Amino acid sequence: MADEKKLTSRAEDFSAWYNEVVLRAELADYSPVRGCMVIRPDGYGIWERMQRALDDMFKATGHRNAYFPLFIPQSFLQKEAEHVEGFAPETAVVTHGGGKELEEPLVVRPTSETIIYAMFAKWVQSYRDLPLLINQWANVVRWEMRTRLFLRTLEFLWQEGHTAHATHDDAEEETRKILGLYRDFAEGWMAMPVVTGRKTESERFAGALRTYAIEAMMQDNKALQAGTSHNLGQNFAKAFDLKFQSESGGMEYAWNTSWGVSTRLIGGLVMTHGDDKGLRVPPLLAPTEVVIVPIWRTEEDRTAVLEASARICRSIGDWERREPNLIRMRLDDRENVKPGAKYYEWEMRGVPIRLELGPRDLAQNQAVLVRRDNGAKQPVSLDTLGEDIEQLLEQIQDDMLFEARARLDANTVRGEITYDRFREIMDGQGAFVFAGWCGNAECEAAIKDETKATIRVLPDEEFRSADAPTRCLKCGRPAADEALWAKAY
RNA sequence: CGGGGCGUAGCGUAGCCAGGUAUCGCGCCUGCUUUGGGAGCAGGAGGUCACCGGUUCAAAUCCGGUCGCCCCGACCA
Repeated sequence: MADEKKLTSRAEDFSAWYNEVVLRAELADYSPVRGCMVIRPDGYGIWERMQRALDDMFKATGHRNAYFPLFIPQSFLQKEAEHVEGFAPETAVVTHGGGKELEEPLVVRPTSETIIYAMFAKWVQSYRDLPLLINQWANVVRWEMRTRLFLRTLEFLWQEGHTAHATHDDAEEETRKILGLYRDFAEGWMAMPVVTGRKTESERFAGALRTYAIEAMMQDNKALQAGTSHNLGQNFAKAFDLKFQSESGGMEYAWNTSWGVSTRLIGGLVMTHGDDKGLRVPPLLAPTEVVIVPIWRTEEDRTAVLEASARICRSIGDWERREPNLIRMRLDDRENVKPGAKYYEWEMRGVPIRLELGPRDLAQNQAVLVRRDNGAKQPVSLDTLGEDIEQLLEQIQDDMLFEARARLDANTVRGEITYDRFREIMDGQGAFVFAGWCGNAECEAAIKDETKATIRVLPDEEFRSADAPTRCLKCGRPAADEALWAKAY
């Protein structure tokens, strides 16, 4: 009986474990439509927290939200040669409306560059209109062959930022600024350490000059591209005639950037922090930070414990946390469910702190706090409960990042490495391997063929090895750059 | 789209080779007793056995086809 309730262990079958956690923690469900996903309230609650945090960060850096249509005229997508080539194979196309065949098919947006820059062209006349800093929260559709809950679904929710600038340097600065913002979010809110850097030509966004990304390590040592930021150059400005009159009076094409993160982050969160008991959600993103499990034996105990629980919820708790200094707290007052069963259930759902309250505690004016991340228990006085919980939540947030970073470091390989050794690693448990690259796409492709590992990024300065690699991992010629290699989702 | 596996109650499954009343566990409902790590007893509800066709007195089971899902590849946030 107990066995049936146990999860598949992560070590045994990571994929099966991941699916089980997502489904049993009720984050999402399969929909009747192939490849689409239903995000349930528990999963959406995490997304809402992510949205709020990111939205605040975007606004603090001068961006504003707007909304553009779901449908894009097919011809729009075709105006940028590389863009259409990149996205045409995975678009869904509407050919009929109102019972009639449409004159021009409408593409369900796979991304909104085209429609947004078509509008930008109408809004920008002068350098005084720049920079134009817009963000959109939306759903997009990409007809992927193979899907996976949260990580790759036909439809997904995301945020896509689109900006226009007067100069290349301004656009580049924006692209880098957002990459840094994504990194801060991943590490500060998700407790998910990342490596930042530039994508190679083969992984560059279709239509971009340069693509930057944050890459996180999952618990099977595979990389997850968790966010991208593109310097689009003038490619789309030229395609959509997005021009402005400069200070000196001439007409110039604007410089664009686009950047996005999606509900994929929820998958990343699960694969970064989940354990064999289920989900672990970092406090800042947890829809419920504290769950109170009351314990009683007699009728008087029950009354007293429930009363005390309600009092705690009223004084320091707020389910929605409209008040920033109140704690998102839930009371699990279900009868006929024993405390032990409740423990397992909330552990599966990843609530960061469990507050146990029973007659023995009440007699001592205390409660027992149990951490989800490491299982540590500690009694705390009811008089200082609010402060103690706040402090513990911060501690958990920090510890989760620390733990994830330790795992990333432990599974990172640096220094001179033979190709045989590299293959051994990729055939085995995998790793983030920092190694030299000659800069040739042939070497990159050959390695992908032979090992399934790809260059995730050419890492930013901060992540480079102290001793720069001297030779290409594959061909042994002098290294033009240092690359981060890993198998990826 | 290639290779492999699987479709039986909300979930997980037995039965299929050797055709004959639909199996078990979890969950759900009712009642009583329980409640500091997955409660016990009693009673109960819930099924076009993925779909279509064929063979047969009789099909979850045999045969042909279709659809869907999962895993591994190719593609990708």
